[in-house]
Amino acid sequence: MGRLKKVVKNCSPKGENISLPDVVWAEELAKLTWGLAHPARVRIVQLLLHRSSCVCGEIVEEMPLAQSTVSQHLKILKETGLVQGDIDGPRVCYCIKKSAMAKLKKLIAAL
Amino acid sequence: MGRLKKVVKNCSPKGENISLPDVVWAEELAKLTWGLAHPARVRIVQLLLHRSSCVCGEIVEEMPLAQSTVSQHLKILKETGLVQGDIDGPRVCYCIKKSAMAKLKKLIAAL
DNA sequence: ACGATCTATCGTTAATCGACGATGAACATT
DNA sequence: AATGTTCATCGTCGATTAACGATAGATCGT
Repeated sequence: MGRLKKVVKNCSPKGENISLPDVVWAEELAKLTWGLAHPARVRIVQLLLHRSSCVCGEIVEEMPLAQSTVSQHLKILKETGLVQGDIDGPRVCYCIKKSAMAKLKKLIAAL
Repeated sequence: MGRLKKVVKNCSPKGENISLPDVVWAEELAKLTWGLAHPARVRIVQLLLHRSSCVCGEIVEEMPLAQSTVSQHLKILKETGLVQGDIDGPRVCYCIKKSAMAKLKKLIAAL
């Protein structure tokens, strides 16, 4: 006996299903976490947090990767909004975008 | 000439470079965030957090994806350690692994 | 023992990622 | 104007992801 045909509701007390805002929220979090979903990108973010800012070349020197590869990762980090690159003469100075970091921390903490 | 061949140290006051533990740390964080780096997986995690546990079929019903696809995502979540699946008769009951969630939150917060 | 249900796995396909070298664009210095 | 730096982009390659349907394994109820 025991099992009543379809026991779907004994988990959620009030049948609250994931609503639209939650979907948007999920996509936002997925995008941000995806930005960190590679060791190289995590290390870049760490670097930028330790030093307050960094030219691309410095980042490249700290990583065992080709310059073009690092540039790719930086592009991804920019796309996710976690990082910002300001042109400074012939170089590009990267720094963390604190707002995005804050959002990431908030979304993770709210999990 | 102005530029001394290699100006690497003007950012970091004491030449502190990323050490080995940091690398391990980066890989751990990358692995965990990679688990959440897809909207479907974020939603699954949300579901498991709202309800305390969930059979696979319930998860499938909440998602616009085929059962096999959901199963794949669950496999990934298990591999990252974020989720745990306990066999309960013919079904599998999934739940969040709190330790992994805590570690994720800790690592993110420590950024 | 049989049939139904639930889940994982297999095989496939299209798309994306990660890495690299090579090239190109922008700027500083000479 | 010419050269050298610095960085982004292009093209390529192999590996991985994401999605699906179909199939197989396990378990429950009859």
